[in-house]
Amino acid sequence: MLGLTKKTGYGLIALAHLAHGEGDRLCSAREIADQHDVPVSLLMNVLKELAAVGLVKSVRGSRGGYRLVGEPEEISVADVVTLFEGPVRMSECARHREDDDHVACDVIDTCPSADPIHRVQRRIADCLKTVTLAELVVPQQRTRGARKDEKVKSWR
Amino acid sequence: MLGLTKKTGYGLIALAHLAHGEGDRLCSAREIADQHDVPVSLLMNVLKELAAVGLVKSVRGSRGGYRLVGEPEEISVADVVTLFEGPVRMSECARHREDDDHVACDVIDTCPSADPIHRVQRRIADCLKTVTLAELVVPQQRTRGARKDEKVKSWR
DNA sequence: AAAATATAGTACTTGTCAAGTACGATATCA
DNA sequence: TGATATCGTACTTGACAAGTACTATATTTT
Repeated sequence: MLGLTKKTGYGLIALAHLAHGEGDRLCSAREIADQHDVPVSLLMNVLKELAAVGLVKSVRGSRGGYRLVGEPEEISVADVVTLFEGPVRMSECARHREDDDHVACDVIDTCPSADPIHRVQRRIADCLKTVTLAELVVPQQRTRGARKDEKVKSWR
Repeated sequence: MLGLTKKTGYGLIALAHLAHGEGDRLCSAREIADQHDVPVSLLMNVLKELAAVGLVKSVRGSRGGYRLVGEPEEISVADVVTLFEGPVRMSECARHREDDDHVACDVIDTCPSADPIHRVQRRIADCLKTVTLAELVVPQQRTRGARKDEKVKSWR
């Protein structure tokens, strides 16, 4: 369901790995790739993009590598997805226009152009905005205990 | 962001159109295609799939067409998305296995295989399960008034 | 009965993009 | 100086989304 690209997957893996690391230790692309069994060269490209956008800081040269820039709690999954999937790739709405960093469609709720998919995508984007990187790397044991007994039974 | 296919879009459009119609009136593929400006032949394929799955009922012959089967409130967008996007198209988890109609990964919450994308996709699927067809075809004017003043400001 | 309309089934084409690879340049450390 | 690692860019290739086409079948209308 829902084709998130491998690039997005690798990006999340890399970020999660960096978020795991203590403090500001540097991790090389090769190190991350080896530990998670992903093609090195592709992960390099992904990290380049993450660096270009400012989500990670790169240090060149021997003993170089990457380091997370912000706090895991501040980085939303939506940022990563948007980076790799591109901001928009859907049937064009006649009335939509692009703004600085987001798609503005001020009539999104009343859009008469019969594009239900607009609303769905908006819904998904909203959902992803609420998921932070921290939630992806939180120690699984603790998460499990908390989640299993609470209201998240819909996660079956 | 997030490549939902056109097919899904057309499927939602068709379902929304049928949900709009009064009672159990039949709508032909051509009628729907004309009104929403989508390629006829493609919409036909989409409707065929919707019929094969049982979301709509088809009536052949002259004056034939399609009719919604269930109640719009009972049809979740996730059903439609799953139908057209396929159930899974993501990096394979070593431990996941397929069941009758869903992917079972009982260790999804504790999966150590560093696949954050699993959680994200699960999150999206959950989100889509909560959106019904009824919400996509609700009279826009009313929705707007209600939504604008309430808690949905995150829909910016 | 025949013509018209509409779905059923299936198979095909084509352009785009995800996925992965490659390589020379640059920067840093030992 | 050599080893390591990122940077930038460009290329290949296989898969699939998007759309088309055609034949068969069913129902209504004339």
